[in-house]
Amino acid sequence: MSGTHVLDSLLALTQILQADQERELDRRGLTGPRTHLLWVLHHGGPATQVQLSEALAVTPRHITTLVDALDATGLARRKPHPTDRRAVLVHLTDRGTSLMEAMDAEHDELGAALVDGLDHDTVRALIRGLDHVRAQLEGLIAEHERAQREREENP
Amino acid sequence: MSGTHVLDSLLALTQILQADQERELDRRGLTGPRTHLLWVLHHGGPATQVQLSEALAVTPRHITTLVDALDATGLARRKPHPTDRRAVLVHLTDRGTSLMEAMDAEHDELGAALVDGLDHDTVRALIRGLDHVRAQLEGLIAEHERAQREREENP
DNA sequence: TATTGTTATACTCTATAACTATA
DNA sequence: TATAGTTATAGAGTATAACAATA
Repeated sequence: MSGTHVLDSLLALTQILQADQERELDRRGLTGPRTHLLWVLHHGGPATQVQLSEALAVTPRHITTLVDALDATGLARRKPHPTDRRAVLVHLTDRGTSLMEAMDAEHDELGAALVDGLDHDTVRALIRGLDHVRAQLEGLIAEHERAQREREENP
Repeated sequence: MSGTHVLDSLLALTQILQADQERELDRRGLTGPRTHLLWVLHHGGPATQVQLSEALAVTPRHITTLVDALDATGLARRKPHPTDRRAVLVHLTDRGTSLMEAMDAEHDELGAALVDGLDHDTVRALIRGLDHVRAQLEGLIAEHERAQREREENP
């Protein structure tokens, strides 16, 4: 009973959170994947497109598209890789950097606002509960994957 | 500090949950929006395309595309509206119905598994925390929208 | 005149396959 | 021969605008 309640709360919250994030991105003319790429550059420094494709878990081909769009809007640029002439290094422009700084600050503000008014013990319990749920979920997924592999190996 | 921790836990959990859901849908040859549409039909009964476009918050045009795909895979069908000859009623086929029953059962199982091992008090605190976070978020959004309207009305 | 659904067009996310230039 | 990135093509989610049939 209450398990379903937790799951439904979580899903509802997820949906509201995402809708809000998307509105904020929209206001700035950004999309989720492009912002993710900017975030990776902001927190990891300049990177090749292959590195970005691993970080975002998408194909290198798609990174080309995303970087093209960010270049067109002046948030990121390509420059030649200093030692490998096949590769490029993608880096933030000044505008890209200050955008990411503003978004990081907003993220911290949002985090603080969400738990404002909750006593310390409830926050602790909330974090503990979320960690537990995550561990359970990861256990389930590992189990699914094991079952999947077995199904593939046997008739 | 711990507010950011809560937000980050929430976002990480969201991501894992979604990736898992998407894998399950993929296994069945479904996509998120199409499944959402099936879910609305399962829990609300046959509906016109305009009603579906309101329920999913997408354009009526896009509902045409989604229903076409579900019709092609035999999960939903159109039939004439009994009283309004402009409209159609979209309804689940038998296959669509049993698919949604199976997915509802899986959803309940997942909910139960997520809190398995947590004592009752922690589950209560978790639910209370999630409700609080959601209320805070909705308050923030309402405030943003108010500020937005003011910005639009004034120079 | 307003509403229901569809044709036409376009943008974005995403993938695979084939190709070029370099290692 | 393997790797970095791009051209070509395609499916899916999404939108707007224009239009037909019916209310």
